[in-house]
Amino acid sequence: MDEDLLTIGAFASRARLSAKALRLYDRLGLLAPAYVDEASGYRYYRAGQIERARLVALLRQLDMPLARIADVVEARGTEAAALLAAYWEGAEERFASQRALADYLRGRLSGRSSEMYEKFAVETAEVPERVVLTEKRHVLAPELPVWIPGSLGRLEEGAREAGGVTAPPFVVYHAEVTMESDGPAEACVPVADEAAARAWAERQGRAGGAGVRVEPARRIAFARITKAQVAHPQILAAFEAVESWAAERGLSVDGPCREIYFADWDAAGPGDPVCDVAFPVR
Amino acid sequence: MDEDLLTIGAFASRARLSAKALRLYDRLGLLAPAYVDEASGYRYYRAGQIERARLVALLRQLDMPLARIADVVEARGTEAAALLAAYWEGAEERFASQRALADYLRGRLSGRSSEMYEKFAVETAEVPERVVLTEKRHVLAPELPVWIPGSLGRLEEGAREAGGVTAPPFVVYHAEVTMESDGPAEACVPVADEAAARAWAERQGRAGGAGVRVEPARRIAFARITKAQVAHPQILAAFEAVESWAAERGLSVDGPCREIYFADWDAAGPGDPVCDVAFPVR
DNA sequence: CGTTGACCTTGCCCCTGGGGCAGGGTGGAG
DNA sequence: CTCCACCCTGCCCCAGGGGCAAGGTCAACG
Repeated sequence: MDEDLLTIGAFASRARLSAKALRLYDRLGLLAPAYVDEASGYRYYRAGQIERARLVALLRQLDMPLARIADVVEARGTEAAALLAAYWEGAEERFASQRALADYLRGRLSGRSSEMYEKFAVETAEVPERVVLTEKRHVLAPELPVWIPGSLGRLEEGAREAGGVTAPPFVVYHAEVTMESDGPAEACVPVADEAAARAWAERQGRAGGAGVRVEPARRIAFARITKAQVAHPQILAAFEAVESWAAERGLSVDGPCREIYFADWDAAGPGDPVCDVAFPVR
Repeated sequence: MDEDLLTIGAFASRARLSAKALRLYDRLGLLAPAYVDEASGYRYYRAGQIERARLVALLRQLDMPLARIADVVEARGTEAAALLAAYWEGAEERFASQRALADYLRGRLSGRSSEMYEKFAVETAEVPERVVLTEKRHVLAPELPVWIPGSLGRLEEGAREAGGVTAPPFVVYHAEVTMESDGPAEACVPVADEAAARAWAERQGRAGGAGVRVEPARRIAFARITKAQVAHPQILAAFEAVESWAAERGLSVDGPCREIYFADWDAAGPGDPVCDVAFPVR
């Protein structure tokens, strides 16, 4: 019965994994040897464990982290397939956005930048001081299309108690929001009644990142874009157009960039303007 | 003139990168500050460097390694676009093979494994001892379709000096060959004249991984597959079918798996059998 | 002018998924 | 019995940073 016990080297070559990887998987509880000699510490595997080892190796080829692989190999039957499908869906999403970004960058590096900028009409505007309800959170790029409507919805609800919405809601990006780096993003809804707003924020508590602040009066440079353009990475071209337009006129950027949603998102068609892409300038 | 110098924090938020990342890019020579105060060590950046920093950030979003990013940002004009395109082509290739593997695994985890195995007719055969010219190399999965024909071509040329090819050429996989893990693969061409073969190998030198060895007589279990099936990950199903067939009959695998190319690859159509997928068994 | 707080510096350890090597213990075959 | 192949643990290494500590700087405020 002990005849089918394999040493780590034999098992590694049969499973087409390295011995080093097998030791790691053992330590992580992902693939424990069938038997470990107490005196020598030698690991011995059963031939029947090869199947599991191969599955781990294949899942690693999908760049699945070992922690998720552990979930998959522990799950039984269709549950494992579902976990894999969920992981892969995320991978497809990441890849689709990377592909869009690569296409955009290829175009830009090919020297078509100046003509791309001409597509955007940039203007400046003076924005008065405003009291805003805000919700600030670390959020990743793929979550933005979910988070923004949700957050603005919550804030607009709060705004009803604070004298109503007095200007278009906007989102401020305090740092880059990408797949890995989740710079804080801040959803803002201008309201009329500061005292009521502060009362609302007290009730929300600190947990949700909710708050009230006074957004100072600013001068902004902005470009108006359509619903179809509000997506990565097309929207980057708009931000860059605004920045380069400002730089040409000797205006310096004076704060984090923002998107101002002045139209009814749901009612707008792909070609309708819905959003201003803006930088504070000085 | 020094007015447009930004501290690392200001530059980081404008470039939407972390200060930590900027220090790393400085150390790697990827993005050096315009000025470094000798006394304090403070880094100061010019506003004009933001563009480069942003490009680095965007390329990182494509998971491009910093070394390749350095090449891209140093290149001028269309050269940069070409480097990006080359990188992205590789990424597309990797992703396509991952997608194929994910599809395959999803099907297998859904419990369709047994029916898949029935598609392959497995047999055994006795293979006599043979002298083979070999070329062994660490090679990654995407390179296989290039390396195999090239290597077998070189070996067949050598075989003309060594009494001619006496049996179909084959490729032995000594460990898993994937996108990351490059197990050594060994291309083998059986020849008639061992002495002449050794003379040939001497002339090749050690450099190319070329050699001569005596492949012992073996019993193999194999499945015949078509040209269309010779690709990842479909071919994995064939290897698994052979293994499980052998296990059911009490045969134990006795060496690394191999692909035996018995037909003229170029002349074969997608549905023609070209290859036996085999395991040595005992 | 001093203090304070925000900002900056370097250096160290942490993460994942291993590769590679040193130093030492084991096991089976000759 | 010896030899060699194998195995063990432990340490340092890679990318690409994150996070924190200890200490130096800078500007604004009083």
